[in-house]
Amino acid sequence: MTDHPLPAAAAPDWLARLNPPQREAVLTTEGPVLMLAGAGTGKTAALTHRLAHLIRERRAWPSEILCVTFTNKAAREMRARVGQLIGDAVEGMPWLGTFHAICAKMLRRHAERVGLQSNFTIIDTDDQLRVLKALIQDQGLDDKRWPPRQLAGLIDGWKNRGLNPGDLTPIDNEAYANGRGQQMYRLYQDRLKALNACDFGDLLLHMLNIFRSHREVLEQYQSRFKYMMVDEYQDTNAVQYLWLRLLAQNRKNICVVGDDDQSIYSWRGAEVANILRFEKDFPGAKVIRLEQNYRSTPQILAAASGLIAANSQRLGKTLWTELNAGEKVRVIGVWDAPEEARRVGEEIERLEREGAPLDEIAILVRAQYQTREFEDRFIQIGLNYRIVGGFRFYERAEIRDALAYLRVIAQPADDLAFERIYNQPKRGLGAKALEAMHRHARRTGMPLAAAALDLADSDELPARARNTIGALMADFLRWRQMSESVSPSELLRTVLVESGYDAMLKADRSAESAGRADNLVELARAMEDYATLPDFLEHVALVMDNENANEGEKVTIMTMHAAKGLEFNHVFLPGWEEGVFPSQRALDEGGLASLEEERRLAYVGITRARRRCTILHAANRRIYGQWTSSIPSRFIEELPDETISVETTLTGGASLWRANWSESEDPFAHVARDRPDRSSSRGPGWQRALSTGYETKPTRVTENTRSAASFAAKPRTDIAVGARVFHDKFGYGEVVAQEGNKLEIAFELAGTKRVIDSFVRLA
DNA sequence: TAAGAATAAATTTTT
DNA sequence: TTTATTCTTA
Repeated sequence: MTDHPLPAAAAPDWLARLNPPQREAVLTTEGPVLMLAGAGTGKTAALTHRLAHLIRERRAWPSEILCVTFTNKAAREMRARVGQLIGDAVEGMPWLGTFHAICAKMLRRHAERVGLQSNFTIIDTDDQLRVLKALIQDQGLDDKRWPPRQLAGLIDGWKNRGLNPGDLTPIDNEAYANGRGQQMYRLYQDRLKALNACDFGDLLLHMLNIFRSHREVLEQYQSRFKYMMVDEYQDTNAVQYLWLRLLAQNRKNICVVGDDDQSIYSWRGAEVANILRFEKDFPGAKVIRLEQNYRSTPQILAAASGLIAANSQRLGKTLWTELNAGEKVRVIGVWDAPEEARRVGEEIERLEREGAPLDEIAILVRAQYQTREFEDRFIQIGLNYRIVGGFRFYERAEIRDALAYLRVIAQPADDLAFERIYNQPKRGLGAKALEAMHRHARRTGMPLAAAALDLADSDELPARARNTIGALMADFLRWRQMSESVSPSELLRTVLVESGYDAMLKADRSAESAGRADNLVELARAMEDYATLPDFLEHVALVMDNENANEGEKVTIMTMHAAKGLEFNHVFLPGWEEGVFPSQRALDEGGLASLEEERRLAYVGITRARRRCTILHAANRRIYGQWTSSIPSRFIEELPDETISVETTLTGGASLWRANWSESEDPFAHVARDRPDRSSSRGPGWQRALSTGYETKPTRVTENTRSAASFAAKPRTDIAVGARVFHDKFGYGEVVAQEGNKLEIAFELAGTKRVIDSFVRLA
């Protein structure tokens, strides 16, 4: 019992619905608590009730509780379930969210402490790679030998560990381009700062840096958060851990929930060690084990428990259930992958006949490539399926293009966004134009869009390109003005039409273009919930995911990683073969630690099943076009005998190797796919005469909209009329007029041209 | 500049 | 095998 026992009469009946350990977790509000919650033990119920309890008992206002999750989905679910318990008070929980969303919110308030403005852009992986690639090339490194991806991975890893460029060890430094790791990391951070941007890792790292160097900021949050809760604690990485520890230092009212057996994200920086050493970090921590499983049959639980027992380094739990009926876990061996898909299809059809809803059936694979076999088969037999994962909505090219337009409107300094769409749709601007813009931008230190504006009014580029740029910049100025009076979604619709993007999609007859147009309509619809453009952009960067309308019943196909936290009546686990699962790469690269993580993944897979779990393995499989034969996964042998039933579709044990080919159908059945031909589409003639008012008019700098013109570079003072200068393209000449940063020069060979001062040097 | 051809690479995924 | 990216050529 706590020091504040509940008056019996007031004990709401929802507390009575919890089992004793759950109730203990809810009522132990003071001091550190480690909730070890096995799969299917009602962890979310305990967590949400605890939150509701804190608020009901007036131990804290909703705004004084920090509640962190890993995914937006988890945050949403938590909010909804707490809402069911305490009603609208949950609306006032500003600090319930993902690590990243919470840090972004904090960082907007303290951005200047790390050299950013509060309207900084949050860039995603795609932008990150483009920045890195440019940096690598700038440094004269070969981006084949030292791929941007690799550097991105390293930098992410360092950020996950809470390391700033100055904190790298010589070993870290050696990891890239013969000891240039630190240099590249530093350059990247500088570049981001110049772009007024940060990546996902920075959200955490910047806040950690601020907490460390600005005591008053830290104290402000320490005193605000009376209680802290962390979901999926086994998935926290070092920065998250350090961040949490700083915040919890004072009051120590921190409750973490997790399951060391479900730690499957170490490759992303998660450190199981965080959960293993919680009791040391917070002496006196109360450890509460949730072990009663409400999800699965005893056979499924026993199989999973038997398997995971092969791991060392566990805190240990004993899952039990009150259910007593159930079937053994089935293990089925088949000849090859197509047969595996066929077999699963048949099983699903049988389940369907028995009345099982397709929504309650899932196929969980180790790797995305395994999904295709099932997809092919299910198309053939006309079974409804849905593949979860793969491209997220906001990662689609057309969505990113649309967002890039909006980003340039909201933030003229967003070079990354500008670079993405300056020639999308095609308007005849290519590498040459981009190079000129970059050159000018770099020399003057202004954003690309501003450089473009300058170039439009000079002879640096051919008239055609110049006019195009001018028209585009005029469009942006107009849209920017419009953005102040029109709703974000309305603005998007206008931009899509006026930029020619819509027309480009319409002209494209390929199979995908219709879907793309639909996606954009969907994007505009999603925007209707947002009053301002910056609001929407923040949402997109951190929160947006595609909860696609699941119309109709469908079988779900997804990776085991993606399935964590979900449950289904019937689960199929195909591809349990050495090399596939456990994956060869994990075995090669990570040794025993990786093998154990693979085993935890297997544990996660099995424990998704409520009623029936079917494991399959094929003797032959085509991987990257190569036929490979393989032996059953070691994980199959680790399943306790009494929990499984084994069968093979090939008659007679050893016949696995003597099976005749006729038994399998044509393995070369192929699905003809028309390759979408990218029919060329000229951008429609949106080019407008550029009225002279646009380009040089100094625009007032308002908080939300700073026009590109406001970045106009200062004119050079070392050049005056009469000066003899040299221009890379036009050669020597004499300055005949000077207007701002534009020069009129009589060239000796090229005649009189208008050029920008940053392109010439004194001769 | 832009489309087709050759070439290289290829887990797991959130934010 | 498929996919993405770079290279070549009209």
